[in-house]
Formats: sequence, structure tokens, C-alpha cells
Amino acid sequence: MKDDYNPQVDEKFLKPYDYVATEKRIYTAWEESGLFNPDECVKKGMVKGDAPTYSIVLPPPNVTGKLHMGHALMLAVEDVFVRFKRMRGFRTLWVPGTDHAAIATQSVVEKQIKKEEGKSRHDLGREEMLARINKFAEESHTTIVSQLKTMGASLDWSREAFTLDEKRNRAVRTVFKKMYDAGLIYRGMRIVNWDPKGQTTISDDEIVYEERDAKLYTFKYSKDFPISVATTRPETKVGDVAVAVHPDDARYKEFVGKEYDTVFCDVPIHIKIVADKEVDPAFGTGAVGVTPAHSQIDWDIADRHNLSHEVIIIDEYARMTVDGRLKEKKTTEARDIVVEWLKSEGLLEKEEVVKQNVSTAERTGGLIEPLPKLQWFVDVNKEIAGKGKTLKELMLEPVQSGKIKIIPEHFEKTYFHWIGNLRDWCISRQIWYGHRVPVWYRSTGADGKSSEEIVVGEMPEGNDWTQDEDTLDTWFSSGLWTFSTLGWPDETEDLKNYHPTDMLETGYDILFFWVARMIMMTEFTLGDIPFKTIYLHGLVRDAQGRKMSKSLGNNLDPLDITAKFGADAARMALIVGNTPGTDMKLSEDKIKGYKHFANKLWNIARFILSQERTGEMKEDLKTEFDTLVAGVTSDIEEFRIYLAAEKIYHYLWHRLADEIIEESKGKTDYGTTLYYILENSLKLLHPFMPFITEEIYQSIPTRDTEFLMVAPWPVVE
RNA sequence: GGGCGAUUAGCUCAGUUGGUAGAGCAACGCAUUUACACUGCGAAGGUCACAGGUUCGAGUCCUGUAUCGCCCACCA
Repeated sequence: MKDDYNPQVDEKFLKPYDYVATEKRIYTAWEESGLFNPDECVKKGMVKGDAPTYSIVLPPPNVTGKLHMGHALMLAVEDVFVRFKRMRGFRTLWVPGTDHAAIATQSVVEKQIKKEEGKSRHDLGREEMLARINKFAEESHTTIVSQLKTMGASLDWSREAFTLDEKRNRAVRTVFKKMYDAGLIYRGMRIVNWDPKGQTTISDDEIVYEERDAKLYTFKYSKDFPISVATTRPETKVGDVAVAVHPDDARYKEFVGKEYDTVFCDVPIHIKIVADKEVDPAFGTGAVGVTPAHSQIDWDIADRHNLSHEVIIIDEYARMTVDGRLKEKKTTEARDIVVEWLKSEGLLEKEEVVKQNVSTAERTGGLIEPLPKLQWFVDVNKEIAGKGKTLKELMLEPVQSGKIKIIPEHFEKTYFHWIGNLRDWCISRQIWYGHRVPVWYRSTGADGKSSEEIVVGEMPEGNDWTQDEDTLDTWFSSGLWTFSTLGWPDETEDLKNYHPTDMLETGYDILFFWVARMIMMTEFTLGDIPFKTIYLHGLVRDAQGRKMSKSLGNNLDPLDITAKFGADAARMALIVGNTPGTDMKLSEDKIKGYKHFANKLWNIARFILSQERTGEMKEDLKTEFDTLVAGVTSDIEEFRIYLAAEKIYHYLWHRLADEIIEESKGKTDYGTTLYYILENSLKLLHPFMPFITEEIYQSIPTRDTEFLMVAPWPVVE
């Protein structure tokens, strides 16, 4: 049988498709061609100089280690659009980069050092610690870059960026100053989420709530105190300044406005009875002990009634700062002591078990202790001079007006809902890895009255200035990502050509953390949107639908997967049947199926390339194929890549291979048609399975371009 | 407490504007060296969660219910 083959067919087709060797070789060839860079495409005449642009910035992976399947999905999806647009003749730019990820990275390195050397970051000192983190980040970066290449991502490496490099630092300082000058960034004493374990503040979004059983204690401050209150945190009651009741609550009306002095567990306290509509008369006794310094809600109540915020009774290590038997006790120990004291004094009236959500820090798992601290904030409710709008409104508007489209659409509701609940954003962190807050202080106290002088943005002249010790929330710098990567604050050609970007593709889990912040920062800084379309992908779960995690050991490692089945197969498995916004279950079996498909395609090519290009074009088959072209094209244009991929798969395997090729056997008039279908099928499939399609294309002597990746997309006349 | 989503074949999921229910995988029967065994052919498999409504016609639109999942708020 073998001697029926056309001897011109490349020998490589006589063996099964070798994806390991091929994928590596092809990526290197692409990189060397320079064609990932749109300027190079223009220079080589592959794309017109005045062609419209298409741009995506890669959501920068954290330099905390290596990539997971979620990243693989992101790369597969983005590369589909990028390769499609490039073949459609756009000047197409996909900007790579990595994220320093502040807390996440620092805590990984801290844990590692603690484990291996038993040292804390304070043992090492700021400079040494930063050197260690930088080294770790560099190693992660190397791993990540090689993984990005393994997946076949057609990123323009000449424009690679890092959220913490010098250029991005300049962008951060410039935006910080601009916001400070507009009065949107302020420094203030406010209740923040303090993580005693990580020794830093965190933002509202970095909290995770865990449901636990807690005891609700009902008690009186003293024998002659008229009202009982209920609490799950008796130890904080030494910091109470008031009891709040609902204004309409008949039980307590007579006491409102009265003040009481007593000694609670060795601590003298002064309590005023106030009426506040936030109090739920049906919960507990209908009366709340108000602890302004250690609860956000109580802080707000204190604000409304001019009560003191100054009674601080817990420190940064979650220890009591009061005198007496609670002195320097941990809050958990203090709780037991207070309960014992209440019992011994006969003040405890009820003890019941309730379900409670406790706040923990996402990164360290530490129990959040609300504390008043002097921190930097972004004011989301202040009207911006000259714009007449608040940052909240700037975030809302482009999505409401449809200038930014979210896919799937229903996430718009989630987005609006989140903005409705948004409070000022605490941006300062007491960690070392990150952009240092660009503020310098010096005290001037010539006349004995010392006051503080502040300079924002650039380090001032003179050596008596001290820079703020804190660093910025990592999302502050990633919020600038679409324009900081394109050279802003300089007015670069890239910025002019490629901003706003066309699409942001990312997981729905960071819609608030990141996507909303990008819209806010870009609208404020440039008065423009950062991107036109937000394409949200879901989580990649294991075959049973569980989250992939280290502790479950059910992680699929993209490197293992590509070694076992090939990047093309992994990409197809991640795209087919995976609709935006929905979590997907991924099994090795599914990936294996697409490895088989790659081999099938290999053999289709082997068969067709062994035929002579003879016979008239079969118009019915051409028409049928052109319908496929039109369908696939509009599916990609309209973001239905999961359908597009499936359509080509189905056509190639079950129509072309099973029927058309079978029918053509022993006939000589199919050659022209088969070549037409093969060449154009490779183009249609290229965005999804770039390696094998390129490899086969390279074996077609009559191909129109050197590389399939810049071959013109098929057009239906 | 507020919001969002899902429910379609054994499993995983499509189903775009309302027009006689679709794919992959698995399982079943047949073929056995074929371009490809990483194969082919065939058959089987569904009350589209449930109850109403709109319509000539509903998996699709509307109302309600149930179950599961997620997000936000944080009630002291």
C-alpha cells in the first residue's frame, strides 16, 4: 500500500505526530521570525501600516511560583482572539508581563524562610528581606515565561513589563500624585482591617468570611445598669463608650441620653445611652454595646453621636492594652477572663451558641482585628473637580452606557451591585515588597511647636526627608496595567495606537479586585476606558467539580499536561464546551480526546498531501466548506469560541475524514478540492491548535506565506 | 438578609432571533490492517427540575416552586 503514496510527501508524515519536538521547534521559529511584534509584521509586509489595531494586555501572572490550569485557560482564550485578529490583517499586539503581587509573594517567601531558617522578616531586616523576595520573584518569572511559551502564546516579548519595574513605578507615582492633588487620596485615622498575623492592613476584598460557632453572651455592665446587652466579644466591652438602642424602642426610651460610670473587669468605663436607627430591636436584647475603636459599625455610630473614638483597648498583636487583670492578655484569653468575672459578679444573664461569620485574611488566614489606624485611602465618593463625578460614578458609567461590554452580560449586575456597596479603598500596606508610598515627611519645629511637612510624588531635595514606610496595595499598580504597559506617562506611539485595548480576558473571581479598579484608574487618569470588552472565564475544576488545590492534590500542572498530550490538545480541551463565566470540569480524558484529534488531523494531511492536485473544484463541497468558514468567523467575532472550535473539529473529523475523503478514494478528480479544504481548514483551526496547523502548513509547497500565523484568514466571497 | 447563576442522554456540556432535541466521552453490536487502532460503520439512549401562563408553536419568553452552586453584606 505504501507505494501508492506520492513520494513528495514529507517523511515526517509516515510517523505519528510528534508534538513534543514539533511544538518546541515551531515556537522558536515564530519567535525568531519576530512576527509576534506588530511593527515587525508591518515591516515584513505581512500587515498594512495603516491597518486597524487590535490589542490585549496579558493579565500578569503573580510571581509566586508557577502557572496553573486557570492561566492555561486564559492563555488559550486570549491567543485564539490574538491569532484570529492577526490573520484578519489587524496590527495585533498582545503585551506580556508579570505581577509582583505584594502580600502574596512576600508571604510565600516569609513562610519559606521561616520553615528553612526559622527566621522572621524582622530578623532579616528590610533590605535583606527584599533581596530574598526579588531573587524568588526572578526565579518565578523565569518559570512563568517558559510556561507561557510552552502554551504557544503569541506574545510580543519585546514589550514585556513587570508591575514593579522602574517604568511602572513612575506611572504609580504619577497617578498617586494626580489623585492626591485632586483630593481623592487622603491620609486618615480610620477603622481598618488589621491582620495581626501578617502585621498589615488589608482591603475589604481581601477578607474571607468563615462560618463558625460562637457564644453570644447577654449581660449587664454592672448591677445597677438599667439595660442588658449581648455580645460575642465580651473582651472588647472594656472599650465601650455607649449603648445604642433603636429610637422607637419603648423599653429603653426613658434611658436615652443618660450617662453612667462604672468599673468593668477592673477598667473604668463611661457609658452613654444613644438612640440609633441601625440597631435591630429584635436582635438579642435590642441594645448594643458600642466599641468605636474595634468595630466598623460602632465607629460609624460613634460618628453620628459625637462619641469618642479614642478608647483603644487592643493592639496590633491582638493583645489587651488595659490595666488590671486583662493587662497584655491575648484577646482570646481575655474573653474567658471577662466571662469568668461576669459570672462571679452575677452579671451574666444568658449564654447561647450562635452561627457567626468571622473575618479572616485571605493570604495568612489570620483573624482580622478591626483597629483605628493612620492609613492612606482612596475616596470613592468625593466629587472630582472638573469632572463633577465621583470615582464610583466613573466606574459605573462606561458599563451602564455600553461603552464597556461584559461577557457574559449578567455579570454587569454583579458589577453594579458591588459598586453600590463600595467604601473607601485602603491602599497602604505595612509590608515591604511593593511600591513604596510616594510621600516624604519632615518635621519643622523651629518655634518648639512641631508640625509635619509633606511632599507627594517625587523625592524632594535635602536629606532631612523620610519616605513613608508603607507600600501600596498591589492592585494600585495593576489598576494602571493597560496604559502603564504602553509607556504612560509618556505620550508614546503605543499608547496612541493600542489604547484603549480591545479586550480584557480574565477570571470572574477578580472582577472587583482588578477589573473595576482598572476602569476607575483609567477613567480618572486618562478620561477613557481601559478596554472595550471584558471576557470573563470561569474556574477550571477537576473532573469531580472540586476546586484544584495543593491540599487536595488534584492540580493538573500545565507543564505535565502539555508534555503528556501537547499544548494544542490542552488548548482545545480548555476551549471546547467552555462557555464564558461558567466553571468547567477538566479531566485528562477530555485532553486525551484532542490529542487523538491532532493525530487524526495529521493523517488527514498525510492523505491529502499524497494526492495530486487535480480535477475541477467541486462547487457543492466548496459551498459547504465556505458555510463553515462563515460560521466559524462569526462565532469568533461574537465571542463564541467554544462553538467555533467544536464546529471545525466536527467538520474535519466527521465530514472531511469520514465522508469526503472516503468518497474520494480511488478517484482522481478530488485533488483540487481536497487541497482547498485542507489549506483553509488549517487557517480556521490555527487560532485553536497553532502548532500542528503550522507544522502541516510548512509542508504545503504552494502555501501563500512562510508562516501560517500570518496567513490571511479565509474569506467567503 | 440582598444579589447572581445552574437544573437538557449514564457522565461533561452545547442549543445564537421561539420553528420536529445536539455534540464529545462512556457503554453496546459489527468490521480487523485501513491515510489514521490515537481507526471505521451501526444501533441504543431525553416527560429539557417541577407547576402554571403567553403563543399556531416553548428547552428557549413570563410567573411561581424546589434543589444545588457562587458573590456581596456582616446582627452586635
